[in-house]
Amino acid sequence: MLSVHAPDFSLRHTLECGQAFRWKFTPATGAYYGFIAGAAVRVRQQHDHLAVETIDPNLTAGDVRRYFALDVDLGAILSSLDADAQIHEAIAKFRGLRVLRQDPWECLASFICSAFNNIARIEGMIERLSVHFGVPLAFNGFRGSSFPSAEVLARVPERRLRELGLGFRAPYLKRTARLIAEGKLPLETLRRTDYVVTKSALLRCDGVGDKVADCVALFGLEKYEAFPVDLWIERAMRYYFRDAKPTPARVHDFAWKHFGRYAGYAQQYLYHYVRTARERSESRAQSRDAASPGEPSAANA
DNA sequence: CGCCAGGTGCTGA
DNA sequence: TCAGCACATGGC
Repeated sequence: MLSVHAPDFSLRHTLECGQAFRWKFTPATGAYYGFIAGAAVRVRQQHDHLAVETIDPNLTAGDVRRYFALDVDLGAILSSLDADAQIHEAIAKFRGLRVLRQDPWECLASFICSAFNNIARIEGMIERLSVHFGVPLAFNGFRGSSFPSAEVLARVPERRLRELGLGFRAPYLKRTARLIAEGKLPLETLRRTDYVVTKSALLRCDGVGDKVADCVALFGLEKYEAFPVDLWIERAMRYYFRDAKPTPARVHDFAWKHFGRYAGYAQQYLYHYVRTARERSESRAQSRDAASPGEPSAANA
């Protein structure tokens, strides 16, 4: 068992904010099962420490620190973002949320699956890909499977991917897997490339547009300028834009000016904030009380 | 039971 | 550059 010092960190907010799709929560113990650096793990947070169980002798505390980005100065980043009332509230609510350093290939494949989709189904699709084409790993009463490599997925017939429910994303994933497997897009080297070059490289993949490229750059390649613009972020942007249409180009321009170099952190806090605000207001919609104050004008009839 | 979901690719102005 | 459309599927 590894014990990792994790100050200014929330395992829950980090794993449940929608940036990763494969962690499984067990209510009885408060532990999460998942994978870090290819090792099946069980993680619990105990105050300012992480208890990480694994049977993989190669997993180190450094791997865990790296995956959860515990080496970044979160306090300094959040201070630099805290520029208005909305982001201030999001930070207050989800303090400790950190942008993960996920495996770039799994991240890329996952967000290709995310297009025009919902999180529950994305999780199911990724789980089925793993069960069918990954390596099974039993651990401590938990049975999971590693996410399949690009080399493996490149050989899977498109029809098989459709059978797992990937829909129109099946050919996208297969073609991108082939591109990666053939070594035509070395993902690992993109960690050391700047944001603009990284993004244009990712855009060469089939099924990867502006938004997915930003997700991979942010969650898998440490590009903290990346600011993925999806439906929820467009809603959050109404707080700043009022009448102007929040197109991705305008949103990017605004985000870099308003939030600075770590705009990607602001993006994830805002994303989680507006999504959970929607869920709260829906769950009590029938009680017919006034709209929650401070919420962006997302709820229209 | 329609609506919606962490969009992308293609087409035509 | 940019609006308009088709695209598969299942949770809610």
